[in-house]
Amino acid sequence: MARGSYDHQHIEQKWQSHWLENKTFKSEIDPSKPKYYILDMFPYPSGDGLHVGHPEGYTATDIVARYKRMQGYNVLHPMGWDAFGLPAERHAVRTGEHPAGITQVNCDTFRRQIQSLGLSYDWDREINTTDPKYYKWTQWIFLVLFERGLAYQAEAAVNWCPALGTVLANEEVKDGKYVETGDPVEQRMMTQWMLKITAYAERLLEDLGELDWPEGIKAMQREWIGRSEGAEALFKVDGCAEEFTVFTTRPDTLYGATYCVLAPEHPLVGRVTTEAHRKEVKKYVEQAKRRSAQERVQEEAAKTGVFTGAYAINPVNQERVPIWVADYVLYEYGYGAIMAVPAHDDRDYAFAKAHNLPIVEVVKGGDVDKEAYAGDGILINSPVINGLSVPEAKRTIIQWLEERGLGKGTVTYKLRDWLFSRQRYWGEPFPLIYLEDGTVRAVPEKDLPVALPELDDYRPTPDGRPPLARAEDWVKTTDPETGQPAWRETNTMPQWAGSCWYYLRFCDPQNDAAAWSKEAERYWMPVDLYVGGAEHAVLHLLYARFWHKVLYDAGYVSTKEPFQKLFNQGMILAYSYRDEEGKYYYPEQVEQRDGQWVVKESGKPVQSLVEKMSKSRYNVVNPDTVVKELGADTLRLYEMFMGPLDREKPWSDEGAQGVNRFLRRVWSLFIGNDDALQPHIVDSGGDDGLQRVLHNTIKHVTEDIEGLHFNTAISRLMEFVNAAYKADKMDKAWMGQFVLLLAPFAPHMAEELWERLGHAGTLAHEPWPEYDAALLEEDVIQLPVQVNGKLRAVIEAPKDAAKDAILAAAKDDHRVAQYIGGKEVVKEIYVPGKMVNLVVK
RNA sequence: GGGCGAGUGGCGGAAUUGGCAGACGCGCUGGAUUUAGGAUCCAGUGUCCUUGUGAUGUGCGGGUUCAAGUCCCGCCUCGCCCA
Repeated sequence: MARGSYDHQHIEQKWQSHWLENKTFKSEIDPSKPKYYILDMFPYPSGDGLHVGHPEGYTATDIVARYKRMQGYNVLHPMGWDAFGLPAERHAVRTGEHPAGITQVNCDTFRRQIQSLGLSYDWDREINTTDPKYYKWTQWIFLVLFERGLAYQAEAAVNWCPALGTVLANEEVKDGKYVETGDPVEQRMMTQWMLKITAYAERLLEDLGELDWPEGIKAMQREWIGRSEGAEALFKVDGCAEEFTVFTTRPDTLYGATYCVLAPEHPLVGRVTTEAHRKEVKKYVEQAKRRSAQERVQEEAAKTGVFTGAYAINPVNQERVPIWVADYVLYEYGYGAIMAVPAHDDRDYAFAKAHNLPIVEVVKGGDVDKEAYAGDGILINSPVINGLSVPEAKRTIIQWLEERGLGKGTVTYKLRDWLFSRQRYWGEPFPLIYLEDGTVRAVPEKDLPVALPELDDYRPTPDGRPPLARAEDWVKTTDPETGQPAWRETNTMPQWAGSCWYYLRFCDPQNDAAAWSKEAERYWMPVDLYVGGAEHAVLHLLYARFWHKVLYDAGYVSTKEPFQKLFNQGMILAYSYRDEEGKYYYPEQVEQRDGQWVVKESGKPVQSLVEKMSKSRYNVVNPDTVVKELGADTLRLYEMFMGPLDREKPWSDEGAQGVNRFLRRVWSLFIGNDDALQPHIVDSGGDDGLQRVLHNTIKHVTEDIEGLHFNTAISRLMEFVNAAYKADKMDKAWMGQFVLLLAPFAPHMAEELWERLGHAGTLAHEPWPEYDAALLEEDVIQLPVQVNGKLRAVIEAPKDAAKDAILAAAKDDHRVAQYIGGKEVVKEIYVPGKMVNLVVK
């Protein structure tokens, strides 16, 4: 390393040690200062270590944290580990080692890697969800839910994943597969712990309104909650005492109901089916069990179903309509029974066509010979509501039903209760015991945590019980109240549990007497800015909001919502190279020849793609390598410079080099070959032009950080450096201001330069530069002149010249004169300070 | 099918309320320097042509306006979510 050149390794180690040793970023409650809580979605510390996607969000929050600190805020910026989870458990099953071991190793790796990026976390607040001191309070919150009647056991059709040997939440299953691994999932009836999130459906929906979140994420949550207004109507079964309730969003179409459908699981199926149809119905019900809910409601799926032989009475017109069993009706949704209106519902239409059921039009506007019509229109064939529009008809018929006790207006939600137990080892044990008579008792708070028992083997028991059942001594216990024999719950909580409240623990992470103190919660909450991937749009964010609202109701937190502002960073992708056979090549194995990518050795053409990073695509970029070769400042700066934070963008090694070149240019601007401050940095008397550029830079960098537009903020810093290279002399004070602007983005270099400018200690708490508006503008401005909307000249004019003077000067310009010569100027437009347009004829 | 978002040079991307399209960076070209360059510095770089005081240009086709990447109408393509 040549004397005086930019030695990123030395500088970065020096300042990272300085920050750690001096606890530069330690934050404590200080009522005299405004607080700012900025949080990253904490990672699952996987064995692969950090990938370049992690530093993207972390750098963004770090920039804001450092910026806010310089603005005088008391910043809470913590990091921790969401460390329960399947990979560690699989490792334990394979090796017989306790998962805590590998978890510890992985956390250490993550911490080392994160610290190597120079992120300004308060490491005294580090937490780990697998630490008994942490999960003690996860269990405590579960008991809050339990005691408020929000946790219950139910025999439910659950998503069973045979490959994992556990059940999954609805949210974790898509298209019949586990979203993480793609393993198939099947339906099974099991007794499980459920959390009554549906009790909060309305509030989870309503309170979205006040949040500063991306509209897309709010829309996804609204859709997931799936509120629908409609009515329930009572159908009597013809010829017997049975009756059933249907839910419909279209009570206005009751007169068009030509048949009813019961879900295969509906208890009435067995009771109403006639002898003649019993065999067929039974067979169908068996079949339906094997199809997942997702398969059953697919629009393209064949509309299967069988007739029960029974008829129902339509409550509005007393007509007999056949009762069918079909699996496109789900038992879990509504009442598991529908009235079918083929004329005005696509699925009912397809079913009616397939099974030759009548179609009766009751809303005008479509052509029911061709397809169902779901739009608005005038009601027909419906004596009570004829002539009304759809919304009017809905109101009227609901009132009509209510008056006669045949139904009522009602609201349903798509949201289901949250399946909360998993048949795994590496999760929080439930703080519950069962007595001999089946009574469920909460473990008293003083006995928490219920710690995970040691096991020799982490697999489920041979008879299919969860791994915890192997710890017989642990399972067998006594009821602390009565001394009776008791048995512990052997399911564990899902991974979501720990992440549902970690943001609260960060407020008061060492507290042994409570999950958090009221004082800490009141001072730090809510989270002012929460940054993470959009993949958590519904799951984590909905679960955490739910728990938070329960804690609010119980008086443990003071805000209705946990995360005031949310931002989703986009994924970092990478170029990959694939030949016709689908074989991938490393970037260094290929090159471009005449615009075509080929394998260097063989000349075989390959396709250049932009894809997610993965080992199998040979396109993974390792942050450790980048930090070692180019430095953490380069990695941070490049990830922020690539493009808007919320967008997907491809990694490019050349782009990273370019940013590194910029940093080296910054360095040489300050430090000469003699390793001393450059002589062009003077105590006073710098070039005025550069001062103006500086104030422009301050203005724009400040605005861009506020808007999280880091890519343009960095381009502004680059513009300043380009301008500085053209200047002869630069004031030391200005250069200090520039260093402060650079600090949130490239903190190591900024600290080093700050020190070399003669300041002692860290710049972390130096006041953020402010610009002088008077210095921003030049006295003489460049003014574009258009003729008929086309640019013809650029003239110079005093900044505050009068309109007449400007127009005269514009017309005077010889290039402009050529275009207006001999023509009549019909309109003259002057946008002050911006441009001139002369319209000629 | 419905909802949301996006489409700008060879590439990543800039462009308040409509007001100089292409900031900044990569790549490329030329030059300087160097034993060397995959280092550094300087200059150039949307496209086209007859190289000009030129024409044209932000997915496609219309429209509004003195002026449209930006606003309106109709399409096309891609991404995500829901069905």
